[in-house]
Amino acid sequence: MAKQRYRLADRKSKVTVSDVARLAEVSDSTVSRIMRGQGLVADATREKVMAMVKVLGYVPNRIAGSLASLDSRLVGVVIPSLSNIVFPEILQGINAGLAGTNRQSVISVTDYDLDKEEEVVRNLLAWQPAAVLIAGSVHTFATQKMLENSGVRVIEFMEIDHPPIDAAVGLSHVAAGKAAARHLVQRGYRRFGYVGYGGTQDLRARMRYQGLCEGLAEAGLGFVAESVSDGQTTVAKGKAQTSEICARVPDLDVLTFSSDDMAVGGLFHCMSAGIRVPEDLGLFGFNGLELGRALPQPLSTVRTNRFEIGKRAVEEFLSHPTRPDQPKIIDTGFEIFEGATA
Amino acid sequence: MAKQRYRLADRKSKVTVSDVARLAEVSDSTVSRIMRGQGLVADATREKVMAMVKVLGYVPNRIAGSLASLDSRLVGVVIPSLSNIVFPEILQGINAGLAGTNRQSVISVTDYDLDKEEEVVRNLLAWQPAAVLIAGSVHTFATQKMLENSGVRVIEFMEIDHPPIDAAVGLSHVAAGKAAARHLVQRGYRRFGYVGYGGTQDLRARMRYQGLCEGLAEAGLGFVAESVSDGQTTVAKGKAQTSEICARVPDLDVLTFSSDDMAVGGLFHCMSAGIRVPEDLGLFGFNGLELGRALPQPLSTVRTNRFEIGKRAVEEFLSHPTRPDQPKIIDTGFEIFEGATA
DNA sequence: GGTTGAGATGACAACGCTGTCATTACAGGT
DNA sequence: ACCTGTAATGACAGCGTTGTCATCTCAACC
Repeated sequence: MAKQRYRLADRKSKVTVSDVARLAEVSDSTVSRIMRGQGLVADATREKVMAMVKVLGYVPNRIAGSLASLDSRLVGVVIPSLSNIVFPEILQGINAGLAGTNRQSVISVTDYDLDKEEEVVRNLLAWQPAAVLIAGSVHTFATQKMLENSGVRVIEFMEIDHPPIDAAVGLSHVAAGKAAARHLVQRGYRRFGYVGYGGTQDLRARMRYQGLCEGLAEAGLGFVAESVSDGQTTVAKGKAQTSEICARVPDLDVLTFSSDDMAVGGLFHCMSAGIRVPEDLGLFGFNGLELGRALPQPLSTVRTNRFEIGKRAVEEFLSHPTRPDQPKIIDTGFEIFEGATA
Repeated sequence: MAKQRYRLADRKSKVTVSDVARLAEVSDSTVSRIMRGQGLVADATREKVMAMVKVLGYVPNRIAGSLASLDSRLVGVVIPSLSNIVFPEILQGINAGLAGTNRQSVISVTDYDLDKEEEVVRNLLAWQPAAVLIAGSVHTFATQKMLENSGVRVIEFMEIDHPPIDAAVGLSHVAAGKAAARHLVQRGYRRFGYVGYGGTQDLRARMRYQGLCEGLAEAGLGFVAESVSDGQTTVAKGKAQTSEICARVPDLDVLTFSSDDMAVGGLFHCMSAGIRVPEDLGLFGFNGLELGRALPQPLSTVRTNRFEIGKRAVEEFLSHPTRPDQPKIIDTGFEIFEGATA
């Protein structure tokens, strides 16, 4: 009686290349060649093998394949959040860019936590991805080191305000904030209020805030009042905070919001409270979400192109699978959208 | 001179267990035991090895690990879309359920295309996931077969109107539609209009429509007018279609929308057009999105719990890693939310 | 002093596939 | 008949881990 040594028992009757090969009376190599569609194979052989593949319901094991070929075909994607609609939009761009290639994205979420990001990056790298697309350019030292040492392409997306490890795709949030401030100053606004995110997590929101401040400072201005909160940005929060700041400082000209969601909430408050927009109070958002355009009065905001950012990030990797000599910056820009609220 | 046969050249100086083992003067086995934190290891050895891990920047290769242990620790997730906010919400629930386990989700998007779903599922299964969480219960025959034969747990989420392969987590969309219709009939509405999705892709929207029809039929009623469109549901579309249906059939009592986004668009149209809601026209959505609650007047709708659906789907898998004898149905329910629009 | 057993560690095949090289078959040219 | 070249296929090591079993050490016990 054969002594059943080692782990053969585990194989829960999975079908392997060898099974197909045996049934089709060819070698493993031939089946492998056929399955990945490269190398010379006679048509007759191919048909015979494919028939057996159908019969057995064979699905190649990409884990084994990746190990053998030293190519996982995986693209790691690291984003801070799924609840902020901008990230799913970027993911769509990434998926669009990846469509038709044989590469697969693996998405990880950090909840805006740099320590979690570190853990997530470590786990991702363990899967030997061909590239890592990661939101933002601020990471822990360890994360930075891991990404550098991984040797794979690291495309940082969303912002280009910091020097990238390898490449960055996005826009300058500081510049966007400054442009918004200039625009509003030019339209005659003088008493500015800020409603938005005030935590330490969303660094891009902070950079926009910084840009706004710089822009106002150019005109010798600054925020008269601010209402900030933590956690995720929602319409409800925008509404509540607008209500609060209006009660506290009734004579503001205009409110700038850290995001469109917040600004929409602000508009809802004004509607409820009978505040005329923009006559009594101007409202200005950030992002250019679909929602803002469909409002009874289109939201004035800064448009960014999230889909394009994702797509361009992928394209950069696909066109240059190895690291460039010089860090590369791809500016997808932004655009002041003159809606009807400011 | 050594004849450099085979693929050793490829190894772009990756650090492996053996490298760590050599430097720490222990065997590969010991390093492996330490890295995955199981098995007996002396503290001194552990420290020595971990020091070398740090020095070399060793990151275990999960591809090799998965192959050797026949466990990928991957959970495949298949969703139709990222642009519809409900799916990112479900993903959040899934991530929450997976947090703290050593499992990783791999997300694939089908664009509401059953053929693409088939391809996507094939690719997913190639990664030997421990489970597949897939939106909806309607698949191609081949997809169905692949999932069945995979032997892994298959949790279908969102809907429980069809008999599941293995388990289903969600709500009955037919029942939800019917409940909504009854509710509105009871509130005195008689001349119903439907605004929403009319394509063949989003089957759940169709089931809700069917439920609405059944509910109306009970009262001897039916839709007086309908305005349907294809593609993704957006606020802008809801606005445009509401405008259209109101112009075409001015004497409707109430509009039911296939989703909250659409309904919000409808409300925006009414605001712009001076139609009083709900006095002149009632509006009723579906989903209970955050957006609807923050409106100047809260949207009347059917609340579903997307986060919970995702979380429960994961929990079902985690608590029962192997298939149940009987297909299992987990009803997360729904709730009529009496807002201020109908 | 010898036995026992738990604690540590090591050796090595196996996981399922792919890259490389070797081999075979055979048409075409001389 | 012999060589050449190309198409088609096969053999097999190697990818970097992990599971299993074997081995070794040494304190505790009789």
